[in-house]
Amino acid sequence: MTVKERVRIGGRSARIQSAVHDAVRKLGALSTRNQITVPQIAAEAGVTPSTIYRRWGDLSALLADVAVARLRPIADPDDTGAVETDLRAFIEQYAEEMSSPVGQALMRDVLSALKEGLPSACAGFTCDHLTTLNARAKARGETPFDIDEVIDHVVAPIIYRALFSEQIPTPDYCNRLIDRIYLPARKRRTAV
Amino acid sequence: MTVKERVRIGGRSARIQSAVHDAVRKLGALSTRNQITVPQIAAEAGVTPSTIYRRWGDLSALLADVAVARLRPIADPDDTGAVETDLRAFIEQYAEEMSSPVGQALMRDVLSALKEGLPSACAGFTCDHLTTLNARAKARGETPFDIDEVIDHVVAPIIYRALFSEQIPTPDYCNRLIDRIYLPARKRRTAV
DNA sequence: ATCCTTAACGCAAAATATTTGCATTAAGCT
DNA sequence: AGCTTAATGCAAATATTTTGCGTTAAGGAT
Repeated sequence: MTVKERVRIGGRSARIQSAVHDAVRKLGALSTRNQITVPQIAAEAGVTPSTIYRRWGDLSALLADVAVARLRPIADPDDTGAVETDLRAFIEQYAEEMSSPVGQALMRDVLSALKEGLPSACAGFTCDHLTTLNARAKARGETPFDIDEVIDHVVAPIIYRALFSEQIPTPDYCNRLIDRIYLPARKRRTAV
Repeated sequence: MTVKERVRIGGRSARIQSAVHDAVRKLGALSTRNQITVPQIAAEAGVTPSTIYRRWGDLSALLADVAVARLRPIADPDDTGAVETDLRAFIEQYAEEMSSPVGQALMRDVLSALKEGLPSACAGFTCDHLTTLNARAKARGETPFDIDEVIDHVVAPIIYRALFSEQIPTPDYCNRLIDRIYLPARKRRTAV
């Protein structure tokens, strides 16, 4: 009587999950973000609506589940050879993704769900990437940056602008944000 | 044949809008943020559901409308006599409001709506308050702060944490964020 | 003050979406 | 291979959203 796995992972269950996710992505791509319904998704995925309701609860929970899966990183950020350029390259790509219409919609889907923990999971993805960059830095003998500082003063402004204003952050803007992380240290070092 | 006002403002229309808003606030307060429906709101407000659908479109649009109305400032921030303390007092209260369960729910309601412009309107409220503080500063002969800098490095981190992490920003944390606005200028002045 | 136009509403039927009971399928384990 | 039961399909029941149409009442004009 093992009480280990109480949820089914393989076979049909996984096939349905994949089909439903694919259907959401396909329907979300066209039909510019309006009027997507559970019966529509079910038909596209070749599944009964009741299956979706039982597994995900409601539309917003399903959209959030798909959004988190799409926001989950599939690869480590590029290795440019040095921490600072690693960080600049990562942030530039991150800002572009999150400010795009798709990225904005994914964030809204995650935030709209009543499920607790999904938004913090997404923040965790970003934190993981920054930790990876720092691990590389340490392996190279470089001094790592302060992750919380980058989140507060580089990531947060980018996300705030993406969510609450219409303007997209330019690469130049991103670099100015990162300057605030690196320039003070340099000034202090050269001044003292 | 005047084409001035094409939307009705007074009388019954206003009464219904008020009753519906009140119903949303009342139902939103209890029933901890789950399972609130349009028919429920209609019954509480003493209106037909079809009225709500025709006026607001769907539930998320109604919730967003109510949320923006609640986020709209009703009074100017407190006047403490000096810009820096004005800013610290305002930010502390702002952080507390936005990080509270109610504040988080209001932000999610605004972001969840498909209506364009509502999130930027809310960002505008914050900007207006900061502009008010700066106007006071100028009237006093003080040097105003950089509004964009405060939004990027004080407001944005607070909102990012409220939305994407579970931790609430302490007053101490808020003050450290504001220190980054004021301390560099002081150091530069005293150093050079 | 009264009339006119029409935006906004109420009502009820229709269309659509969601929930639920029950039979069936197939994972995961022994 | 057999057993247990989570997960699904189907269809009925329930709830919701949409829509047509008659009625009410703002806002303006006479």
